[in-house]
Amino acid sequence: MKTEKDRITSCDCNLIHKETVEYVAGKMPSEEDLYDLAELFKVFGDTTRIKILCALVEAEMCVCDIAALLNMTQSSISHQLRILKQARLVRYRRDGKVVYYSIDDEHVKQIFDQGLIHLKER
Amino acid sequence: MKTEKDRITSCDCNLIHKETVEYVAGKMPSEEDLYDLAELFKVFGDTTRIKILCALVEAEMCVCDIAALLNMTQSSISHQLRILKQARLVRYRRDGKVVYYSIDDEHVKQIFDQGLIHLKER
DNA sequence: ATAACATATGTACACTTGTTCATATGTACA
DNA sequence: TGTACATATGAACAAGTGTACATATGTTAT
Repeated sequence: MKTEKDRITSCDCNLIHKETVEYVAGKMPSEEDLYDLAELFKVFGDTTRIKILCALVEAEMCVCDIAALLNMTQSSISHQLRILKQARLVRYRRDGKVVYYSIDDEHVKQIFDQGLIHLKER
Repeated sequence: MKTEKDRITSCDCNLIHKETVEYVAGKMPSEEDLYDLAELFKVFGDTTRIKILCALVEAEMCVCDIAALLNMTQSSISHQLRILKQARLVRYRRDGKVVYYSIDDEHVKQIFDQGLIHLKER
């Protein structure tokens, strides 16, 4: 006869608040949503990308502008813009040789502001 | 006589929207804030930590509960809780042998919700 | 067509990170 | 004091990541 404890294999502890675990298990977002959420925050979790996004919140800019602003290689900025593009956080438009990037999501600023509020409250 | 272009050394492009760059430079948050913000999102940028936080939003839980819920090692959960603790995202209280963790910041849920909204809008 | 220039991309490398295993710490109870 | 148990931590390793260099692509103008 199998008990609940038998089924939960990877916890080597004996004390489990079974009801709490089951309650929370029922409340959790889907595995896919949790994965996607982590992927999104992973994109935010780099200083260069944060800077790029903060800059684009203020103005539309070309790759060269951003590289100059952040004092970084055109190549690295371009690589990071690719990641931001894939995450649908920025969009671009081409004007001759120049490619202009801008923010593609109004929530970016709100998410950043919430993050800054957390930091300010120590 | 030095020009603006001379001072910006790491951009090998010739076209720079000087005014835009200077305007945005004046609007950017401090280097420290940007760094801290990236560090915060780096903490969110892992599936295990996201899951732990989502779980703790629902209920206070002990390490063992979380390990059972996520079907993971007690050790790895403990390591991740340490990171969350350092980021002031969770707090803990000891009751005998058991250590109970809970959310230490009301903004966590709001930040997650904003993230999920971004994902839902494709 | 060719040169000049803005941007994109492939590759390589140093560095970071999450997990596991082994073990230490801390608490309760006999 | 000794045992059992919940949690914390150190070390090691595989896997992932950001940057720079070299080069390709795409656009304009001569």
